[in-house]
Amino acid sequence: MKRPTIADVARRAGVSKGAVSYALNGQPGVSDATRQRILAIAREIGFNPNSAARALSGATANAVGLALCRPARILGIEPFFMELISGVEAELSARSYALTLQVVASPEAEIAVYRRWWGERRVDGVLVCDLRVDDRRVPVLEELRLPAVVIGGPGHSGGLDHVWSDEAVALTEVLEYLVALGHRQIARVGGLPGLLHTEIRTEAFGTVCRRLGLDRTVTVSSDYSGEEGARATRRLLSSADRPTAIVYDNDVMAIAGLSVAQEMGLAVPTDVSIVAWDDSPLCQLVHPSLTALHRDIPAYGAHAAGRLLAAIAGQPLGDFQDETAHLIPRGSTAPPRQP
Amino acid sequence: MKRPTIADVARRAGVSKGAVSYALNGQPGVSDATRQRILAIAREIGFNPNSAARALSGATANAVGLALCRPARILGIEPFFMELISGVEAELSARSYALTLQVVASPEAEIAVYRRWWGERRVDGVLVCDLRVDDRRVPVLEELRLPAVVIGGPGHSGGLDHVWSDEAVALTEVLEYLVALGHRQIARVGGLPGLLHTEIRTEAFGTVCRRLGLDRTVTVSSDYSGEEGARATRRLLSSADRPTAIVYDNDVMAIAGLSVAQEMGLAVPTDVSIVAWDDSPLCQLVHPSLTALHRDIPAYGAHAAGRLLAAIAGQPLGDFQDETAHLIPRGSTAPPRQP
DNA sequence: TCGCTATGCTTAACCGGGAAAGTTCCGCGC
DNA sequence: GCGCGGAACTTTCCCGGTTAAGCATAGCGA
Repeated sequence: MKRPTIADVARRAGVSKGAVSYALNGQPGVSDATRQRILAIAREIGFNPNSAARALSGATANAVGLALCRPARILGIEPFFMELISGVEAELSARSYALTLQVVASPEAEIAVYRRWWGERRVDGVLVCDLRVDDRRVPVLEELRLPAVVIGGPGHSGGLDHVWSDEAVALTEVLEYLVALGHRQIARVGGLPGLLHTEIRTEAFGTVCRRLGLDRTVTVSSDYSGEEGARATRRLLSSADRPTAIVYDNDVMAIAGLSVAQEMGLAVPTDVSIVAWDDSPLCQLVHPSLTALHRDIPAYGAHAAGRLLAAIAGQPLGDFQDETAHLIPRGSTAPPRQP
Repeated sequence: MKRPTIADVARRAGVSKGAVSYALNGQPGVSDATRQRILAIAREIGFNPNSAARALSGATANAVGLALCRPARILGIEPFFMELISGVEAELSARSYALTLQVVASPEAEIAVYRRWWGERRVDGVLVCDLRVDDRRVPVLEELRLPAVVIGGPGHSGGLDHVWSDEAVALTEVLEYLVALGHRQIARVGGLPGLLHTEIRTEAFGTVCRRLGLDRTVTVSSDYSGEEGARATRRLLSSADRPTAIVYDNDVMAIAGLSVAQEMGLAVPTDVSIVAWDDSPLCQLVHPSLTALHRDIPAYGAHAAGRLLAAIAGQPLGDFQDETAHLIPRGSTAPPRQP
């Protein structure tokens, strides 16, 4: 089956292809009657402008890129990314933009992908995930002048727009809640060190614990995987002064932690309370259901995509603070057992 | 920063752009010395051919499309898709193909996306997920002659290539195992009716149960979500002749089922055994860990992508039967309690 | 009646590659 | 010394859109 081109539409309508272009793009230069006729013919023969030709002349690819640097196992199990992508997609497809996805093995590979996309003009802009402290991707994107929106922050995103949510405030809500329940020994199983939001949480954890007068607090680093979450939990629960509450940096590790506690014969929440960061449906599927920090991740992605499209259109919008995650108490938290 | 074009390379090398094109594409027509010089210059100034220009002249977009028709919530929580995408990506990026992703709301919207992609020449081919009985997408893709590989089958994929795995054999392994343990009352919580693999499993479940002489068997339909899995489990476990084992069509529902059983005061596996179909890391994170049907999903995606690239290159390969899922017994299955 | 402008279109150049066709130039055989 | 073949390039056209520039025609005021 032959793909209809603008010339086919023009021939049928008995006009030049220039006129068709004006008519289809809502430009002045054709009478209303002609425009309607052209639109009808285009619809009738199912004409869609060749994106390559359009990109070549118009200099806009009508696509944005997303490179993810996480191993397949973690990408699969972390609901965060898929939910984010859904939200991004919703915004993009409403404006007929395509999403080009690439999974990469390292930050270097990611930078190479950006350079390639830029050189190939394959995308008009990119969304950057997993912002790191002094992220090497930022200066490259600035040098290339490739429109970009960083998901994460604040800070360390250079001159790039970013969309962020206040991790410190969310963590404060969790800790104040746990302290109000009577907990004094609170541990945290953190995500990958080096990721900005991990560092922000680690610092906030220290600050808030000091302010609340908690001294026996500890943060253990992990990599967001269930295995690591389980190992960290085992270590914490085997120590002499066992924490009475553990906050996990994602839901997968929290579920692993719950499982370890049950394995070790500890009751949740009586012996140990558990809080998850990011509230996927998984948190409600386990028993007891997990108290979690909830936020609307598809909306987060949609906001980022919207800002990126604005940045591509040449409107530098500055930073955008998204909704702060809020605590949803469920069955995994309770006052600690009295000694 | 200006994007280098083939003309920039040509100017620097003191040759015509035709020569550069020959040199970069490994065509004869330039001396080896010139070729090396051109390659060095291209590398030095970071030249990447504009994908739009290449697509326009060469008629290949160097991209494949994947449209997913599932709500955000389910996409997020189902590790299947992300793992599949990882595998697809691995194969594509090794051959410098891009993946264009789109989340759609309905099969009609998905068909519209295929038509648009085809008209826009945005992709060279597509991967089709969630094959249905008498799938309406198949004739459209055949009419458009858009290269496609269906993930799922066998059957109902018309003349399109497909990659499939034998669901019936896998289900047989599960049922024979459960019967060997002594179970006679086995229930199944199925996925979305209408999806081909759901129907294949439902039919196989009936056939195998009859062959094994099980009469009190039942299949409940669901939608793959945890909520539905939980509801179905509640109904099954509340009935007069409660099953002693339940097979779930995915891991999310299995985890929900496990949680419901515990909620209802039933011990797993003593009171009820649980088997999950598709073994994501989640299955090992819950307590007890879930007996599951395991297969290498990234590999499944990689095979599909590989076949699609072959189809795009014009080599019709026919169908490909991927590895059959195999059972990994864990803590959630045991002989039923003697009455 | 003449010129001026606005309208509605056509023409042609351009984007950046690929590739067919054309052009040098060199070596070689006769 | 001439014709021939082929290597090594160059020239040119093409892909399918967008868009600046050009060009009739109509309408209108002076």
